[in-house]
Amino acid sequence: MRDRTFGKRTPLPISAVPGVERLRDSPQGAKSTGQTDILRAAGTTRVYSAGEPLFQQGDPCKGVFFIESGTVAVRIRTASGGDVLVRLAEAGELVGSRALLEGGEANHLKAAVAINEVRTSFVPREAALDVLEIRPGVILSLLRRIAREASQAELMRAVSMDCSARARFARLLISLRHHHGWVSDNGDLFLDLPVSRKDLASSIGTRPETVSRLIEAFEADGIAFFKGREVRIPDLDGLLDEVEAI
Amino acid sequence: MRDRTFGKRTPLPISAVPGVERLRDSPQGAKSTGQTDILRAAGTTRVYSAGEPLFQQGDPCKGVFFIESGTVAVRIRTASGGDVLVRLAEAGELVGSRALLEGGEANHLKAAVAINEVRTSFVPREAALDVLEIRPGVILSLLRRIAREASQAELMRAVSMDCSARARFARLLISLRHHHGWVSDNGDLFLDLPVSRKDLASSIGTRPETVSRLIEAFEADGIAFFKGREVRIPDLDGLLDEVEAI
DNA sequence: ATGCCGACTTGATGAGCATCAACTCGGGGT
DNA sequence: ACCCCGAGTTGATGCTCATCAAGTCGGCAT
Repeated sequence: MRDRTFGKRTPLPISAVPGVERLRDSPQGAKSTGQTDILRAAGTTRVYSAGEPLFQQGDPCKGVFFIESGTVAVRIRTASGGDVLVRLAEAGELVGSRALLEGGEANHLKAAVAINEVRTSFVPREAALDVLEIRPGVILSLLRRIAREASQAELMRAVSMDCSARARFARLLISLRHHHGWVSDNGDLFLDLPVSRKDLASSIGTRPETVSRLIEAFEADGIAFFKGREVRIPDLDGLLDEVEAI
Repeated sequence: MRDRTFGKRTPLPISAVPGVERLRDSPQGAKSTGQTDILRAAGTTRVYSAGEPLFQQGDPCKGVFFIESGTVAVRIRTASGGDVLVRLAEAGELVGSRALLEGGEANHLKAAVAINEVRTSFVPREAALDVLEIRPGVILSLLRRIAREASQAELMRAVSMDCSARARFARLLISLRHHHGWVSDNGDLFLDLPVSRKDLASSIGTRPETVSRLIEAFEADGIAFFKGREVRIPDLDGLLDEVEAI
């Protein structure tokens, strides 16, 4: 990291922000308090296969999805025809919570698509509101969860805008390790990238060509090695150095 | 806008996202449903003078602030010593709510400082939770509010990362018009910038020098004219063109 | 006034990355 | 086997913006 002529900007910021990393990476829903389980229980299970949409941008919001297993890509379509990957929703997380909140007949601002086989519990809007009215504990738990996401998004925005594409890419890889990574026998960290380079690029606000070059650079620096969608990371600390701040 | 050789990137994105602009600009709290008024009523009023902090980064979260009048800057301190302006909280909005909800003894991730004379209603953590337990309606209203912010922050992140500093600056100016703008007799829009150029810069993820140059460019293009912290905008549509998408 | 200090501006330089274009690679279908 | 098409890569070019540096301006205290 020190042999590069990389950092022109100030080293980069947002220290003393405990929790950003943890917020993003902890499988929060998985160990949910049990309160939201009451809500989840009011739903019906459905399994989506890879590529199948849970809903499209513009669809009316009919309810909220709990992801039981699998990964869901949340995207937004741009004016120029491109897609921006807004986030990857993992097992335990919520998708479409907007349905509960914007009264009446709201439409989805984003599309949600299953990336692999995804099992969801779908709770219709009315059913969810019924539960929420009866059980203040549930709604408080839900509030905490959404508040956490809000806080995270706000921080991510500040952090992301103020650091290089290389640092953002490193951060992305790190954030994927919990749900898409494993450790090999000899201690190397492996990732199985859930999405295309184009998606990787859009999710960090850059272009596929740049991602290619970042990959090239990471390999040249011995930080990470890519073969298709598989990534080998011999030393996680090397990547953490790239981020330079949490 | 068409005589510039400005846009190298794709025109810019995130169309078909009704509401982003409205979310940011509507004085949501001002016309609050009345539900949250119940919560606000449980608080004690306090007036802060310009520059006075409501709380500092790292302080324990003791409660939530309703802003009755005035403007509060929410900042985060970076590793390199700089401050990033995360948002401006206006009359009717909430400050410190998220920290309140992260269970137990959380500390503030951000600092909140009064920019001008600010009147707040402070609701201690315990009192707030008491109210929330008794009144599901209040908490639902709170949930809506916070979820809206979350959705906004998520979109803002995606949008911001994918557009130029010039577009981000234009967007910032536009977003300031509701709480810091007025229309003169001859129809010009005027803004009174609430913060320094350094803050303007950090809030859009750029540097003060760049803000200076953007100002220069806007003046050269006849889009906006700056004198100190006062801005005159002869034609709002000119600015809206700069954003190229909401 | 005068001096001082921070906020702001202006200039020069080059790094980072978007863009356009051409290419290679890999998988699926006929 | 072949073609085909999209995904990914590589290369050349130059725009945007960060950085360093040297100013100017304005407010405030002495």
